[in-house]
Amino acid sequence: MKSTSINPRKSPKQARARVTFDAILEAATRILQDDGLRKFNTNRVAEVAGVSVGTLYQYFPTKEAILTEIIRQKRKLMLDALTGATQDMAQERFEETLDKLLRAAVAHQLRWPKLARTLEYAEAFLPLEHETDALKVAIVETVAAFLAHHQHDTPVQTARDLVGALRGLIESAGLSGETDPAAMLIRARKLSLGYLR
Amino acid sequence: MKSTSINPRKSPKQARARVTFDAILEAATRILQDDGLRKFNTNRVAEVAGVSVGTLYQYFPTKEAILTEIIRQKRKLMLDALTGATQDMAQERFEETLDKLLRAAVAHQLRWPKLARTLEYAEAFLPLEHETDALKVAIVETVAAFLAHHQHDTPVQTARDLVGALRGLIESAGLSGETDPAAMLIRARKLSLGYLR
DNA sequence: TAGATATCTAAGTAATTGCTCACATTCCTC
DNA sequence: GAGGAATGTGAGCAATTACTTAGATATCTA
Repeated sequence: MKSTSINPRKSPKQARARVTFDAILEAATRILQDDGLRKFNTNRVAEVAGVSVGTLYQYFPTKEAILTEIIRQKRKLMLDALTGATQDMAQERFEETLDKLLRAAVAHQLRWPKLARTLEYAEAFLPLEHETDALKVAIVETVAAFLAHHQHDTPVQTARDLVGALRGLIESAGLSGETDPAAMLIRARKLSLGYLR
Repeated sequence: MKSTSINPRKSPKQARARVTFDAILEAATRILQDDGLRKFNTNRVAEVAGVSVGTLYQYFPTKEAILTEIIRQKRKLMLDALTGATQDMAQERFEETLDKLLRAAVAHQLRWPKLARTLEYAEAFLPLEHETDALKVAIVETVAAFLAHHQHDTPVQTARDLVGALRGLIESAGLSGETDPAAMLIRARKLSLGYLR
């Protein structure tokens, strides 16, 4: 991987380095979750991670590189889940595959709504044309491919609409304290089927 | 109005003071819209507004007070529009009132999606229990009252779901470059009627 | 017009923050 | 266990930023 201003500076080779690398990401994640971008600074991340700032800068050339890596990991998880959900769509009924997609979306968005919101906002102000952007596009395209497979007329726009509306739905429920994925799934299904009818 | 750390410090009495006050809010709004919270600082706001920092601090005791005032104004506009949309609901068909609500929502969310997103994120990290919070609740309750009037079972939760999903829909469309309110209204209607069916 | 009041200026301060660097410690290899 | 490579430390610098204040200017009122 090319080392630019937002890509990791070097990859850990020894086991203890891997531990350090992960500790930094974990600390950063917790700060973003609890306090948002305002209190997210490299001195604090290093302190919470239990390492020195110097160590932090061995792995991440800038503060934004930490953010980018966290977003990249989360988006990757989501994309993989959606890809997995649609892999058997040729042999399944429409509602069956949709349910898998919705389960994945709910699972990823409902648990840490504050973190999810912070990352989405942060992403908007990160340097463009990078992997996180490509992942975001891939997510919409996975849904669009599913819609197209079922003869939908305008798969891309509809996929973007659906992804956006579902994000809004799950986020607002999550932020107002809801935690039950089953209850959320029912309403996500209602919203999706209603829009797609 | 009580002067706390987030309420305006004093109100302008002369005409030129009113001009200054508005210029500060306008400059702050433009910065938030173009560059987000990261570059939103009092020195820059004063510079863009064409006044000195000292002047800025005569009207706003803290940086957060500027943010709060902007959010308060925007939310107030939205709430008034929604209240206006539902005022004749007793004499109207369900779809008629809903359309008025959706028109208001689209008008307020589609024009400056970047600003809207920034304000929403900022609000989450502002001191709670304040007027902006009350306005947010009032917005959901206005929609809930409309749903209840038409015999909906769970008006509050459904209103929150709808408001969240619509925000997500309009925001994602706006951020990806769409600007046509008519096109947006059609999809917002589809989403709402689908969910409420 | 004089004094009082309202408004405005901008240099300056203390705190925060992104990041570097000179050096110390640990680990791997032979 | 010697030497080099990998990893870790933390004081500290330069830049940014929220906010103060001493004083200048403009407006109002009697």
